[in-house]
Amino acid sequence: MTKPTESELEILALLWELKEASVRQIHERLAETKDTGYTTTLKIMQIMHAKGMVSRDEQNRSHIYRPASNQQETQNSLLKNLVNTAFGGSAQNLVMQALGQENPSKEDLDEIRAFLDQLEQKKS
Amino acid sequence: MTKPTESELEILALLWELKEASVRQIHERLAETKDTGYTTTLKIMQIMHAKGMVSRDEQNRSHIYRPASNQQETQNSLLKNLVNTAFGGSAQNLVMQALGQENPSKEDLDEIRAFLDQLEQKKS
DNA sequence: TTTTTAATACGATTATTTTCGTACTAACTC
DNA sequence: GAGTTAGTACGAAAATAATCGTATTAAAAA
Repeated sequence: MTKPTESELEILALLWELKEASVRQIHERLAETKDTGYTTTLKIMQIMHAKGMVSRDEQNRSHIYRPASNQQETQNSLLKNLVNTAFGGSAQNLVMQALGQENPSKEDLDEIRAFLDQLEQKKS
Repeated sequence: MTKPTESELEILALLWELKEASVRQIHERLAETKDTGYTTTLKIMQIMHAKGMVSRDEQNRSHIYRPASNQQETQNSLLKNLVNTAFGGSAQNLVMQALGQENPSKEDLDEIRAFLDQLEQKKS
């Protein structure tokens, strides 16, 4: 799977959230935070479709798009890329940095602890 | 600070690692994994210098470059960007994903636990 | 049925990033 | 000192990404 561009990723993330959407819906969400034209959004989604990044249902006049690639896999490959380019290959480094940044609540921390325990279980 | 491009980031990461380096040194490291010309590396480093992303010592014939921006700040802003575009704004989500991906050793896990404890300490 | 609206398609332009060739020159070698 | 080597500078081309205008058309409204 080819790495999505910045604009493609924004759209992909919305599709992950919405499960499926028309160009209009995506465009309206994008327009909330970004000043961009409708046909620009359309064009990018068409490109994504040509790349096989999204599928679409052309039954109706207004096409419905869905993410074609697995969300977790895509996120993982983006993470891996960031780890390699910006964190000297150390995922742990990235994790600590991300934790230090967000100022998590006690509940968040506990949830992560539980997750760590679970990981450790799985190892044995 | 403007977001480094992919190529710029590769170089920046090497500078973080090496603390300082000539174009030649950077280029040799890049060439290990990537087929690229010397003047291409040079040009990108010149652009980075023009942008204020790196400083350089021009005393000698071969200039010595150093990162000008803070490593952690840069990493944080890259992380924040990734969290927002690809992880629906949830840093915790990113953390879990990154942990699940790397299959960490018991030592790694303990280190992260210690770090979590430390974070919790600091909160009170 | 005519008009208006709202959608897709798509080429072309613009902006950005990457790559490279060439000119120039300081330092080193013979 | 002449020639060679190894650097920088820099413009321009190539590649990639983003934007937009216009044509076309299906569907809805009048």
